[in-house]
Amino acid sequence: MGTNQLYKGSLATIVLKLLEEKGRMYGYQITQEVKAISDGELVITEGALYPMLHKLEAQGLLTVETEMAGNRMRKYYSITHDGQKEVVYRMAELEAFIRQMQSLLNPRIELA
Amino acid sequence: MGTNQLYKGSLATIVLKLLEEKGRMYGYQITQEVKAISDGELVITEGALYPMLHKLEAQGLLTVETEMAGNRMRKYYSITHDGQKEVVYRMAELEAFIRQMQSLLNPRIELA
DNA sequence: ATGTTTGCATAAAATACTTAGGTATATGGG
DNA sequence: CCCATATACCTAAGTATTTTATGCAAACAT
Repeated sequence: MGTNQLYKGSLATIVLKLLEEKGRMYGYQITQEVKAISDGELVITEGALYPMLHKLEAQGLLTVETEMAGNRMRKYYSITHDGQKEVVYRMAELEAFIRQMQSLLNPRIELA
Repeated sequence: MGTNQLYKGSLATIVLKLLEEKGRMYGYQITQEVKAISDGELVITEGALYPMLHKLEAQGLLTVETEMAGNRMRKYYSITHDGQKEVVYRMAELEAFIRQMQSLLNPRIELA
């Protein structure tokens, strides 16, 4: 994901939220969509993505449907009910993270 | 650092920026300061902090001065010139990260 | 005296990701 | 026809970062 260390830990959040919005996506599509939205800045490698999809499925946050597009396999992932609850939690975490980083790094108040 | 995955990758940024602001701090002081600023939400473990301080020093971003407080050792870290350049870079990265996450996760525009 | 806080440190394990492969189909250019 | 590129899945070894679990020692409060 580029050279920016900060993206570490954000992959599951990105995948879950994207699937919540788009309803249904397959792995390769996720990599392309993220690249497009970020103007090529955020590149999700397949070596990170596929294991993450399998993990989220194992955790019951995603479900899979395998379909054939012509002669090629596609595995469409959808978010489950548990996954939707997880999205709410993850988004709250993201907001908390951003707030904490801002208060840490743009300190307005001097402490005693 | 709590249960929030998103803090992964942010430790160096936090340490560098804090030292840029405060001028001079020792390790234990950094852990307490961060805990205080974040109302106990962000706890930096010593097992993560000390290796990171050593690494940043080895990279020439920090310098150390060992002093005795009574009979106890304290190792005060300060930011170097290279460290200050790194802070500028890291803060730009943080802003880029936040912007990307917002455009990814609060999408206003539908893509083709 | 004993437990907690201060203050340093390292080492093993877990976690997350990168890098580097592997397989196979589809497609466009030369 | 051939070959590079794109599509589409996958795993395994290596690297980086952090957690967890220790260890040592001085200071301080009960």
